[in-house]
Amino acid sequence: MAQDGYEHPAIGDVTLPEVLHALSDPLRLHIVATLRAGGPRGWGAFDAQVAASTLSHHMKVLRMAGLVCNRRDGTRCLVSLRPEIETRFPGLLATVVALHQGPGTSQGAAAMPKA
Amino acid sequence: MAQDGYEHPAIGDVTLPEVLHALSDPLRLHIVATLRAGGPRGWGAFDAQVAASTLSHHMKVLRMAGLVCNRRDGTRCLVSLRPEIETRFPGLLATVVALHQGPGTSQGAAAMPKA
DNA sequence: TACTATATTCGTCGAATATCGAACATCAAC
DNA sequence: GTTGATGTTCGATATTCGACGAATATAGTA
Repeated sequence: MAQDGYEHPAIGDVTLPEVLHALSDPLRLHIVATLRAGGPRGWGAFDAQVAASTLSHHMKVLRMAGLVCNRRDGTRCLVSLRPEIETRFPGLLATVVALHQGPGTSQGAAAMPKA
Repeated sequence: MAQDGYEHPAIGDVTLPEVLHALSDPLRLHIVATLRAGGPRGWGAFDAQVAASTLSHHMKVLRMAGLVCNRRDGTRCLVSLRPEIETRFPGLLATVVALHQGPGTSQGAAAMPKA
């Protein structure tokens, strides 16, 4: 965990292209979708088939895009979605995650493919 | 215009990360937003401050992501949004474009920031 | 045919990204 | 203090991205 605190950008500084880019990676999209489906969790919760350092890198991308926040929990580090992202870009996460999961796994998102 | 026809992927082959990546560039986002606000148009309609070859490159990215289609019109090449993208990823474009344009320029999209 | 307008393709460049392994930092437990 | 668990940072490498200029292709016009 390196330093004491994590660097989180002010939600107002986050740009839309930045967020879209963060979501344009399959693994990061999977992480965000997983977080939406449940609460905060440690790194191990995402059965990512990549090295720990790679996963750490993707987490930083998500964090710097204002999508997630990290919190220390003993020796682990819990991740969770940043609620403010909904205020900053209303409906975006709901739409993207719903489309990612497909029609069968919808969770009350903004758009609902019927075919 | 190179060859007679343009290469357009089948809409079913387009993936969500691919589309999000195509939208994660400011210029491409601007192009898509402009196209949504009006009909088909030539390259010159987007007052892009980049070289023609660069613009052509971005057009190809958008085309390969299934977002736009190109059509020959004499010596020009008209671009327009692919309607099928709405079937493939319902609500995505509306949400993203609305968020890109901001609260003041809303055009009946999915989400409407009020602050 | 030659010339112009418009867009594409090619080759190249520098910057950013993705990935890994190794070393390091932090906390909890022994 | 040592050890183990959990992430982070660093260095190296390979790939992708965005940009440009130059050369090319096509349609229309002189």
